[in-house]
Amino acid sequence: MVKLEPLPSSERLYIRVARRIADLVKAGDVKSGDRLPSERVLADMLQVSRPSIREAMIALEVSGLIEVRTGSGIFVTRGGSSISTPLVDSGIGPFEILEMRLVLEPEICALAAERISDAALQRLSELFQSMVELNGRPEMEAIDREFHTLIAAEAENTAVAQTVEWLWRLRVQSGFSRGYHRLIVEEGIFPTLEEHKAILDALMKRDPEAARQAMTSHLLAATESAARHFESNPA
Amino acid sequence: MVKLEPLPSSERLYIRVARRIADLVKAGDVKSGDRLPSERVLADMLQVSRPSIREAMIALEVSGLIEVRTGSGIFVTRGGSSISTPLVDSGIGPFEILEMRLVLEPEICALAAERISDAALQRLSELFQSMVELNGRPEMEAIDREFHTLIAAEAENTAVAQTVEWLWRLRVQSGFSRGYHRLIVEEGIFPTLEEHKAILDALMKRDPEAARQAMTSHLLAATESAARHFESNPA
DNA sequence: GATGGCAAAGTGGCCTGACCAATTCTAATC
DNA sequence: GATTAGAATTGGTCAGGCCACTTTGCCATC
Repeated sequence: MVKLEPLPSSERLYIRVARRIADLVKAGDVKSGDRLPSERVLADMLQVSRPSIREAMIALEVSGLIEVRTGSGIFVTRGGSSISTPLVDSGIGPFEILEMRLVLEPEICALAAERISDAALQRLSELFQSMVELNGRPEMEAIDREFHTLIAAEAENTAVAQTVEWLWRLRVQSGFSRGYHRLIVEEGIFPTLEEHKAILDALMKRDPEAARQAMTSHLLAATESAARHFESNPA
Repeated sequence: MVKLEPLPSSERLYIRVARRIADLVKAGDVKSGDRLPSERVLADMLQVSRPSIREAMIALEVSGLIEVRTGSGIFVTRGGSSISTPLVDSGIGPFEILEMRLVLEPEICALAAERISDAALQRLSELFQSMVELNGRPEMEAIDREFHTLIAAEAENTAVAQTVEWLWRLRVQSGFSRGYHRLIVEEGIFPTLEEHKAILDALMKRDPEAARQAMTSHLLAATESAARHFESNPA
């Protein structure tokens, strides 16, 4: 019984269109943050109907490659492609995310200690300063996020970096943040200033082992803190 | 300057539709493998136009929740939702994938050693048997894949499991497989029978430390093997 | 009665053309 | 020069239509 692929003759149109657009981005013809031609123009250029263009755009949007702004245009997402976070509730909870981060980020941090650039170290210092200043305010979460994703990026492994970003998106999306904000605001918990400092120091010394340990401590503390919180505020 | 979310009422229509459909699936009203009502019927039921239904379907398709069969209908994907691997070439290479697996899978394997079910152990044994029988044939890759993803699933952490599956999809998608098959076929390298055996044994003993080490050795060996291969066959 | 082929019904694939709502641009006005 | 009202642009959605593919079931054939 032979089994041969039936010659990919006519893949669905929206997929072919999406690929063409994606190629444009990859080839650098349109850069991150750029605006694409309007749907009508694209339809004309590719000789397909507008609905087909729209379908392709939706596919690319779900894939995280582009971003649609009503009335304004379609833009290439800053940061490029990544693991897409589907519409569907992933069913991934806060503790699963933390458990995964606990395996992933210490090693990433150790890798980053060896590979990190001076510019990135500089940026991390600034972020830490912002943390000190904002201490306890909800804006901290965004800073925290950039802190961790930047470290992941400096590990110079795209797969790793994208996964860390994906985890943060899941976290934000999955109701964790609301609870977390309450934790910060109501209980006045100042999460992890010293812990972040320890991570930063280890990276500056380019000491992988210290970086690994600092990150581990940080995430363990975060896990405990989250546990305490969800105890008193059952989801 | 207040900044308040503009009342989420008018999210884009296709997203609301997609969520409704996704809820149907999650609620179990339609089960895995079932056929959804036709686009025209859905449009009528939800009181939206068919293009909107189509857009929602494409979003769900890209998200991996449904599967569209031309002329036949729309079916709920067996195996449910996961991180989708989009149309876009991720640009993630084989060594990045291996590096990440090296970070992730040993810990996963250790977790799995404590949490794995008897049924899963049984299945792993069968898979190993298949490996022994198929030794050296290209079909092994599929077996290998199920072996690793099953272990990840038994770690009982959805985020982790989805990431491992995502990594395999990336691997298959990114031209690694072709080279890998050549490696198997031409060079007659029988990858990792003993290594898989060691992993299996450790899991059966439910020994986390041994499991971690076995997985580490396995992935280190795989990395070396891949390195040798790409040396002689520069991509 | 079983088998094979063919036509009709159902389904997704794609298109045309239109109107609405949000955004952005432009030009007149102060 | 800054403000502002209106026009142009852009995405959002709808309606209805035609085509190609699958499935189904009837019917002629063996």
